[in-house]
Amino acid sequence: MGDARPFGSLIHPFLLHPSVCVLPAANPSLRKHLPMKAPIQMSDLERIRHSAAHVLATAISRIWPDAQFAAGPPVDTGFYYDVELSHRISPDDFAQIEEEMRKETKANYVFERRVVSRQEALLMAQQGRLGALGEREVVSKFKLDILTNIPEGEEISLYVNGEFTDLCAGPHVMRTGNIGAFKLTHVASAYYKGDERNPQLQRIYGTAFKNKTEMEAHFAMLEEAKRRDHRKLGKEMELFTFDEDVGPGLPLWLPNGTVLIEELEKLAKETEFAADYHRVRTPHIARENMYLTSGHLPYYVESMFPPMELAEKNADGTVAEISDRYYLKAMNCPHHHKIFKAVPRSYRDLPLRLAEYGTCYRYEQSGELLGLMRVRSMQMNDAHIYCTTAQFEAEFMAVNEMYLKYFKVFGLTNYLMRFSTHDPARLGEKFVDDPVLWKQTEDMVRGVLVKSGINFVEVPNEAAFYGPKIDVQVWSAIGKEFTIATNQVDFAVPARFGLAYKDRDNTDKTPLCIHRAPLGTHERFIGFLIEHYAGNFPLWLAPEQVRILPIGDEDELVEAAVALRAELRSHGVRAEVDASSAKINGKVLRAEESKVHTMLVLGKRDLEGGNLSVRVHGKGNLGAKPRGEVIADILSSIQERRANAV
RNA sequence: GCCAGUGUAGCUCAGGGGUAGAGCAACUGAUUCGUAAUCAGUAGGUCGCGGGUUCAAUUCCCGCCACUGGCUCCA
Repeated sequence: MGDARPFGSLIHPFLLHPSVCVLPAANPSLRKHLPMKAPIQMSDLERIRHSAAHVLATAISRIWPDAQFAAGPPVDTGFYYDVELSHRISPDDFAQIEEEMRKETKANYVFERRVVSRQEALLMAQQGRLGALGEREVVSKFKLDILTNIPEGEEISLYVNGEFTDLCAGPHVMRTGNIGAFKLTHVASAYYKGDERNPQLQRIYGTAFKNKTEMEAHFAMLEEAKRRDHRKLGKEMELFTFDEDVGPGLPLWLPNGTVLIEELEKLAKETEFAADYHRVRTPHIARENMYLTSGHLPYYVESMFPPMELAEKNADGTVAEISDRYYLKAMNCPHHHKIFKAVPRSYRDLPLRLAEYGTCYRYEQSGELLGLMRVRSMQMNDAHIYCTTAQFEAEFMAVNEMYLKYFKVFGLTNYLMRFSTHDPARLGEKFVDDPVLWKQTEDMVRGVLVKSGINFVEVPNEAAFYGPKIDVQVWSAIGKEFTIATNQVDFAVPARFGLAYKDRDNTDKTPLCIHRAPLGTHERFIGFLIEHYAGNFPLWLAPEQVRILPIGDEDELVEAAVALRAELRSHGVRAEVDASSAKINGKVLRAEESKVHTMLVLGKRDLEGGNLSVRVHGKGNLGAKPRGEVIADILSSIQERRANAV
């Protein structure tokens, strides 16, 4: 184990640093978007958590002295430490580990910082003394690896708490007793340095706070987040389901969920029609040859479902040869390119905007699937805009404005625009080798963002192979980050497809292409909306918009309820009648539970006065109002897609 | 795909080597109630699937499938 570089290439830049504790101070969620920077200070809470990670390592070392520690940084909701250990740590072990941790915090040791020479640190690693209670027979192998990657001339520091010594740049709290409250939460696994070629380590997660009150508030918040989880609400509200026989990652949309889909499509179609898009429809499959042209084969083949093979058969029924292969489409662009190509194009046709809610299939790895947020079949709010270089900026800008318009409709404010650019060092490898076009398009995109006054982060080396892109990042209820919308420049693939238009000077030119999906895919967007609204959709989106609750079941009342339902439905309102024998309290309860947006209570008193008693989900009884007024309010709220209806 | 955990009625969950139980929902009947649970009755499960150990498996063991938490990856 003397090899200084026992592991694969270094992937995560933060991990290159002497201590993974050193992170840029900012919203932790943004960190992954930032390039590595010099050490920046941690917030007080992060110091507490990072210190708790050391105390966790101390406790584990006491119980399992052969533990090999890798990295132990603070994260958004707490901290973790990666450890290699023959014992498989399970939640059953947490009580024992926490007990050891408590001894350390009670002892109130000082976190003592020691600057050492590179040579001294290397010697200690060889003696197994880093991330350990003392000298061991084994080398502190991960610490040694981290150490050897610290750039020459940089200060090397150790932190000592009690008997435990760790390689770390800090910072920490003054004493172990400053960690007011902590709790281990779960155990997971992670590859060393995030590289699947490296060994898998056990990642022990915990959280820590200044005091117990704050920690309890944190756990209460988590409970609240779980209530918003789209998987839970999706089941309760009968929006979608999965079935083993259909297959993992292949959602079945129930009637209530389909309402959401169709309302979104209506919104998209209206918006795109107004913006001069043309709608197209394309098949879900295509021949192998198209994906060879597009370059998806072989580069994207891992993410595609295996092909359907058509075979010539011998007389005895055995396969003579594969005569054709069809693939399920993983994206719509090639089909759209073919539509562009189907007709001779002139510069007068540009910009040409082709839109389709196209269904794509991607063979995501099984462990990556997550409710609606990560699926294998998805309906994408896709469009491809073919334009000239001169038209590009205006087109890209218009797409961006479309995003913002949508976000306003949904009251979406907590998002991050991520501008992904290329890495000049990887031209011709990861990125199309055309430095001039890269610079030109990236400048244009950056210009659009600056001009729009939108906050964004720029991330190099994240672009698509065919051009720069903007992704819109949002966070799910349980804190996971997702791309909800995307706007990409493509200056490479149109040429591969031989796309051309006749320019003013009678020469053939290749168009630029913008791939855009402001509403992402139905699956992810709706998954996100469910959590965003906690299932309490505005009236225009609500699967059941109105439920009429007659008080009692006398003929007169029931007839009035049925007539009201018919009238509402004639205006396209999704209205139902609760004709059950339950009492009015029970009917109200059930309607509230199923998150019906508007409840219209109809009793004798209302009937006589020509009124309806309005109750809105979550807002309680709003009192009796004239029947005509109530209906008009409902219709205009839907029509205007009001955020807070009635 | 990898590591770990979980899988009992439509839902939420008890139970446990001697072949299962509650609440809610469903169904039937009664009730005629003004804004978060009217009452009674009925029905509902090859305890994820397959194999093994055992006189006996839903319970123990193995394999598979699905889901959950992560890692890797992404709309």
